[in-house]
Parts: sequence; structure tokens; C-alpha cells
Amino acid sequence: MRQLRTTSRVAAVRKSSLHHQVAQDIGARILKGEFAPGDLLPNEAESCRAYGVSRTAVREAMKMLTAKGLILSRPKIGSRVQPRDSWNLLDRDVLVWYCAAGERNHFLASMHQMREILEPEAAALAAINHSAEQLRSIEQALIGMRDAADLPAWNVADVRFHLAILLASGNELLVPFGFLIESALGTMFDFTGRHNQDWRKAYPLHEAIVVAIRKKRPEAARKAARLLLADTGRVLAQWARESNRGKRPAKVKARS
Amino acid sequence: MRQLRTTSRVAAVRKSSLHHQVAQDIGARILKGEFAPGDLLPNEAESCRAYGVSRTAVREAMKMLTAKGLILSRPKIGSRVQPRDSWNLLDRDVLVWYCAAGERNHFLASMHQMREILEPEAAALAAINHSAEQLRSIEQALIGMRDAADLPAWNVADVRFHLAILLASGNELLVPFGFLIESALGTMFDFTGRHNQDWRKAYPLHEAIVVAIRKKRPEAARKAARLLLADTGRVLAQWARESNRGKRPAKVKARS
DNA sequence: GCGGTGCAATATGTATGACAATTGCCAGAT
DNA sequence: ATCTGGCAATTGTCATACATATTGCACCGC
Repeated sequence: MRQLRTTSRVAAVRKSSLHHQVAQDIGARILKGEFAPGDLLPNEAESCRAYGVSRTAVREAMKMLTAKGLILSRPKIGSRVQPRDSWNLLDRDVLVWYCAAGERNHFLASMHQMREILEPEAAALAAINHSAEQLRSIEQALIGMRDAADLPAWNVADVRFHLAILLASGNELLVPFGFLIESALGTMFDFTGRHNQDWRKAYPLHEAIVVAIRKKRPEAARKAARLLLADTGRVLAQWARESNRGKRPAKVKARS
Repeated sequence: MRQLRTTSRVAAVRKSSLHHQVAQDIGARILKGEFAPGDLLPNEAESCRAYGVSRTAVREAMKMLTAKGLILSRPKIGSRVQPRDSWNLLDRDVLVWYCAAGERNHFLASMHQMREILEPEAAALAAINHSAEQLRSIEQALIGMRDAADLPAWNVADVRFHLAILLASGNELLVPFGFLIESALGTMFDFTGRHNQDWRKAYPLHEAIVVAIRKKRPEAARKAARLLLADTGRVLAQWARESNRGKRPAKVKARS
């Protein structure tokens, strides 16, 4: 017993609570396809044994997965994996599990496509709706990028920049997307930038967006955002090509 | 004790499990602003008394709210309401609570704006990427709208129609949005349509989208979708104007 | 033989009580 | 005044028992 507490303290980091760990593991395994939609999860008693925790912990983990739309529990039936359509794919955890599970390049492409749809419009809206304070916050993020000494610092400012624009758009449903992108792509920004040797060349593209927003020119902001995303898209495509050629998918290596 | 079990069996419907009810109530109250970000929720013992349920139920409810990013629990501290940025606003439950809590018209406007951003692009993508089966599913939804005898039937087909297009777009991150719209606006479609006396006039607008998708003309599909949304937007604006003038919000009537 | 009815088996749902772990806070010492 | 130690409050986890829902089978009646 207590496997999770003893053995995994080594590997899985002593991070967070037990039910959280269990939820993470089962959630990731569902997204990995280890449990397919329609499948029955092992019943609670079995999971208790498997993870070496009490039923309380398992149940709380289940409730978290239920809240994310991954499973549905019913007496006498058990916990059944819900159809994909019910999954809260726009949940940070779920998205991270999904990203860790599937084809990395395909995921990045989907994500980038979403950005291409949303961010130009967000920029256009921001040009119209921004408050003085919101504009300042965008400008400060831009300054952060200008003064960034190294890539990590630049990435931090970059995320702040895009978040600030979404915030300034005045549509609160757009904001969660920024945080989604931040969560899911957070570490990936490293990759996209690492291969873009002269990442500073993206600076003027960002600057153009700010100028358009400051001048309250939605159409110009939209176009500037599209230019930036097209550039990012090229970097991504380049990276995908390389990672496809060099080594095989290399999933295992990238895990954990 | 047992207030929840006895008294609320009358009002709150005997729907679902206890922890679910508790989660619903606390979640709704958070979204209503009754508990503001940074506030401490009553501790578990207190909530047990308040709802007349065991600590088990309360804790499972808390875990669900935690999974949705609404709260964060820590020993000795209690459960604190997270900053709005952490809220999973793109979660169905959260969105429903949000919609029930705030300014209805403002919410509808935000939602509609998201649709204006996403759906034309989704239609354009669908025109390029759709499979034969996906196209058929779109067409069948259209047939459902054509043959709809009454407004409810039309609404069901309408939702199916937009979902089918999102599915055909080939970007799985777009699909959850359809379900979000379905969940949050599900009952509201009634309202939007009820005031649009001759709702059938929207049929050709839908048809145009299908034609463009079938012909694989992304630009035409985008334009057709924009036309439809502009029409819906007019209906919404009309409705907002009326509901602002005639009677006060009239929330109570629309509930349940 | 066929079908309906009820009972039992099984899984989750809920309750209860105990203890562990974490951390803010206060008192006391330096 | 600052640091330190212990106390207390709160969530985290465990164990056990019982309640409830649902399936499937068996029994009984027709």
C-alpha cells in the first residue's frame, strides 16, 4: 500500500495533494486514450488499491474529472468516460493533458489556428475599446520585450503582451483564451523562439500592433496582428518540419 | 439538519446528488459576486451546517469548484475565491452561472461577439476541410430547419446546424465553443426567436452557408455566415431594447 | 413459453469520527 | 525589535458503515 506516497514521492514530485495527483494521472490517461470514451474506469475500490490511497481521495479526484466533463459516475454503473464532445477541452488542465498526449505538431497547429482567428479581432477590438490604463499595460509589455536581455525574459513579456491585448478587447470571453494559450503553450514558447535565432526581429511586428491600437485604427491593428501571426506560423512550420525529419516523433523522450 | 434534503426538495428540484447541489449553489453565488475574489468561503464545518449535509458532500463540491478554477483551498487558510482570471469562464457550468448572475444583455452581447469572430472563420474552414459525412450532417440539420413545424423544433435544428459546421471546420478547439453556445444560450434561443416573428426568413441565410461550403468556397462561406450573424445581431439588439424598456429584467420568470 | 414483478448484488452517494499535515498567529526569549 | 517555538484552526486523508440507485436474475403467475 501507499505506493503513491512512498515510491512516487521520488518521481512525481511531492507536488500537491493526493486527490490532485490521482486526478492528474487518470485525466492524463483518459486524454492519452488509455481509457476511451464509453469505457468504464476501474471502480473506486480498485483505484484505491491501484494508487494506494483512501476512497475519499479517489472520489475527490473523480469529482474533479467530472467537473471537467471527462467522466460521469452513476451508482451501480461506475464511472464512464464521457464522449469527447463533453470534454472541457478549453480547460487548462485538460488542454495540458491533451497537449502532452497527442501529436504535438497537430496540437500546435490547432492552437495557432485559433490564435489566427481570435487575436486579429481582439487587436481590432482593443483599438476601439481600450482604456488608458489598458493601453499603458500593453505598452509596458512591449517595453518589457524591447528590454529583454534573453529569450526567457522575452517570452514572459510576450505572453504579457498578448494577454494585455485580449484584456483590452473589452470582451471578457476572450480573456480566458489568453490564459489558455499561456498555460498550454507556456513552455512551448521556448521552442518556437529557440529556433528563431534572431527572435528580436519579431519586435517591430509587435510594435506595429501597439501603434495601431494607440491610434484607434482597428483595421490596421487587425492587419498588424495577422502579420505577426503569419510570422509565428512560419516559425512553427519550420520547427514542425525539423522535428518530423530529424528524429521520429520522440514522444517518450519529451514526456515527464 | 437535513434542510437541503427536506425543504429544498420542494424548490430546488430533487435533481442530482448533494455535492452537485452544493457546488451549484456556491458556484452561482461566487459568480453572482456574493463571494468576491479574495474572499474566504465559510469553512467546511460551517458549510456542513448551512446546507445540512456531511463534510464529504461539501468537500466534493469544493473539489468541483476547484477544478473549475473558482476557488483554492489550503490547510489552515480555508477556501479562497480565486481572481477572476483563474475562473474557467469557458466551462459550461461556470458560463451558465455567469449568465444567470450578471447583466443578461451584456452577456448576450459578449457571446454574440464571440460568434461573430469564430463562426465565419469556422464556416470558411469547413468549406475547405469538410468530409463527405460532415457535409451530410450539415445538410441534414438544414433539412431539419426547413421542415421544422414550430419554433422549438427549429431551434433544435439550428443548434445542430451550427455545431455541425464547427465540427466540419477540422479544428477540434472550435467544437467546444459550439457546445458552450448550446449550453449557455440553449434556452435563450427561444427568446431570440420568439421576438423574430417570421423566423423562417433566416432559412435562406443558413442555406447560403451550406451552398458555399458544398462548393468549397471559403470566402463565400465566410460572407454568408457574417450575413446570418448580422441578422441574429439585429434580432438580439431589438430584444435588448425591448427588455430594457418594457419591463425590468424579468429574470425570475425566465429561471428554471 | 412468456412476461412481469420483486429481490439481490454491486457500484456510487452520504455520513461520521478520527487523525495528519500545514501554516498563520501569538507569546516568549534573546 | 526580532527571531523562535509552540498553539490552534483548517483542510487533507483515512477507515467504516450505511443509503441509494440500477442492473440482472430468478421466481412466480398467466
